[in-house]
Amino acid sequence: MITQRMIAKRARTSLKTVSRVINRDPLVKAETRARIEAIIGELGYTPSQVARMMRSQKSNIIGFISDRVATTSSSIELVRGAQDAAWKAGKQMMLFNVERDSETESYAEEQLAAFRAEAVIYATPYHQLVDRPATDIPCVLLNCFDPAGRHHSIVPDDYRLAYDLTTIILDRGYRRPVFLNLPEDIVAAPLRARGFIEAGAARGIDLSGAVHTAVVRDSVGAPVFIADRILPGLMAEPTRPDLILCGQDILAVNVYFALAKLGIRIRQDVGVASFDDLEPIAGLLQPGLSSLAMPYYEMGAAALRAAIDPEAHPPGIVRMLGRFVARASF
Amino acid sequence: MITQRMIAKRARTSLKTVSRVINRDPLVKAETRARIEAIIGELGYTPSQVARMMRSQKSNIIGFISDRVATTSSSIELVRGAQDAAWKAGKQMMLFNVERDSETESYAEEQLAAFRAEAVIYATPYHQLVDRPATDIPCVLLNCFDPAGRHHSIVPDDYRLAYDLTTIILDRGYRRPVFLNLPEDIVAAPLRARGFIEAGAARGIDLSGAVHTAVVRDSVGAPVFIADRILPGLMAEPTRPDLILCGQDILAVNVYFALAKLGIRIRQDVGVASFDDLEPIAGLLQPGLSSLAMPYYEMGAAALRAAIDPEAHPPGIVRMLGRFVARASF
DNA sequence: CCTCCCTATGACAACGTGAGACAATTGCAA
DNA sequence: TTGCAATTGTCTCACGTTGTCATAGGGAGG
Repeated sequence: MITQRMIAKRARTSLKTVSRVINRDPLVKAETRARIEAIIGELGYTPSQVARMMRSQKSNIIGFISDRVATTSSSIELVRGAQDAAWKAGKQMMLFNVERDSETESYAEEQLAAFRAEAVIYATPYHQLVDRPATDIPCVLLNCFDPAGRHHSIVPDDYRLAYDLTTIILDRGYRRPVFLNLPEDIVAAPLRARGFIEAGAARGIDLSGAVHTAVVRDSVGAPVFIADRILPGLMAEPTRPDLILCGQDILAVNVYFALAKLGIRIRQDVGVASFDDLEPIAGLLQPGLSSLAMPYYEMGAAALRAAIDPEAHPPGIVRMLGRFVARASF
Repeated sequence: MITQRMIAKRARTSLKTVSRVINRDPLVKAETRARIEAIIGELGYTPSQVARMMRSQKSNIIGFISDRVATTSSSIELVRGAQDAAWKAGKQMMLFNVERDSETESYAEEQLAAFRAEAVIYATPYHQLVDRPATDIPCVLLNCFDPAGRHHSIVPDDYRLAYDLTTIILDRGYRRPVFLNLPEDIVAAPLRARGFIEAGAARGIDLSGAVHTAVVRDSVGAPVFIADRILPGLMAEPTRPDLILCGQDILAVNVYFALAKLGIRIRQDVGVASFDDLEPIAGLLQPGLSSLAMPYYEMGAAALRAAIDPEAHPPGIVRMLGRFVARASF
């Protein structure tokens, strides 16, 4: 491997001068600089990051521990946002895919400690509570939060998300929306229900009876969508809903099929709206699903910025807003 | 940060003895070892990986440059497979999401050079040709290959994938399958078409006229699914197809909607099969889509093993087989 | 008691980089 | 010529770890 020493030898100059060139010391004569830079280019030399870390006592590494995030398509944007922000900040992100509380998690922690990571971002695939002990290395929670409020935490503002989406729906003239919500034990579910109901109240519409749980769990905890069990009854009522708001896009898929079975046309007969804007599903459905995109990319970027500068980002929860993607389903 | 020196000072022993304890050198007296280990635990010391890299002149780092792979749900498994294999091999994977030929790519190359990565895996989101110059650092191509055959390359065996899936289809009694293929400029397309046709020929069925291109590109190169334009004609023929084989699951979604519009029931009236087994789409469609899963996880793992041990993995192409996931669509 | 060997421990150097202190050399102007 | 600034070089240390070699202590055998 090429070292500064070899460059110096070739340029018949001292080690120090090479070091000066590489570190942009203005004292070096332009001519010398050019000669050394030519040799650097010729030999394809790159300063050893490892030696630099050693010398500077700074790793420039930010750990990203993802609880299955990187393999869950809906939240992969968290990783992208963080990585792009890391690039801009000149940091190197070290990514670990982890199963919570498994040996993969402790392995990730050990590696990050061994690399002297400057901070860790801990991300979950959906908004939830985690109990992470305070460690010596600063930690940012992403898409999750800590009961004791020990860490800086970035989550979607589920209340506002639901409030805003419901407002859009009502502003388009829908008057009898129902909300097919996620399981109640999901943090987002009650927050969204409240946003949905309060947005209705702000428009003088009582939606307190219009929230239904449409996702349950099977014996092993996997989600089961039961819109096709709920909808036949709902849609048979005399004052049947004019819009179905789904807790997530993949539930909306279930709704699409359930409505098709009932012979009810989406948009003409009933609107459908949703949360997630999951690629590529939302765009593939026919009609295209109008959905509220979760701010995952921005959340990831914000988490990285917080990880870099913990002083400016004290413990506490930051809630972020989404972006409505209009397609054709309402 | 805690160092061995501090441990040594506290234990009133030499630096080297601490090092021996940490590296499980049996020469150390049990008593001394216990004392030092107690202090290590007390101070929460972890050896600096950076210093070890420095000293050993080995980075143990494998680069993974992904051309949008990590953000494409279909191929994220490539990353997972590689990362799990890296873990088993005691290597650290360094992941870069890149846009081909952009500054993000050169940044990734620079970083990997600076970290003295031992090898690089270059991955693409679908089977394609790439022209990567030979570099000083060993390179494994994942889901892509090199025209000059300079690198070890791991790709899906698209010919066999199609051959095997078609054989399954014919063995279930279908006799008039059509293949709605990907665009012809996709490497996989002609390979699969050949596998489809030859599997038919092996069963005495002429499928040479049953291949249609059902994905085209719009003005900016984005894929457009035209199954809904092709199917009405095809399904109106007197000897209409009894099964539709789709080039990918998201095309199958398009097929599902097109068939629904025509009032044709899947499975009862016509079977549907596909490639990808894309989570969560394949399982969400109703009926569930029977699909041939691409061997992405295994490919990623194989790429990492090849990257670790280039001697045993000379330049050349390794083709891998998939796994059929039976659901209810045929 | 001396030598030899074995066990346990220690001293030191080196990996590649960067920085400080300061000396030496060059070039140019007064 | 001297004076001064610009440029380059020498030397030293530091970062944390580990391989090489050296040394101290103790027991056994002569």
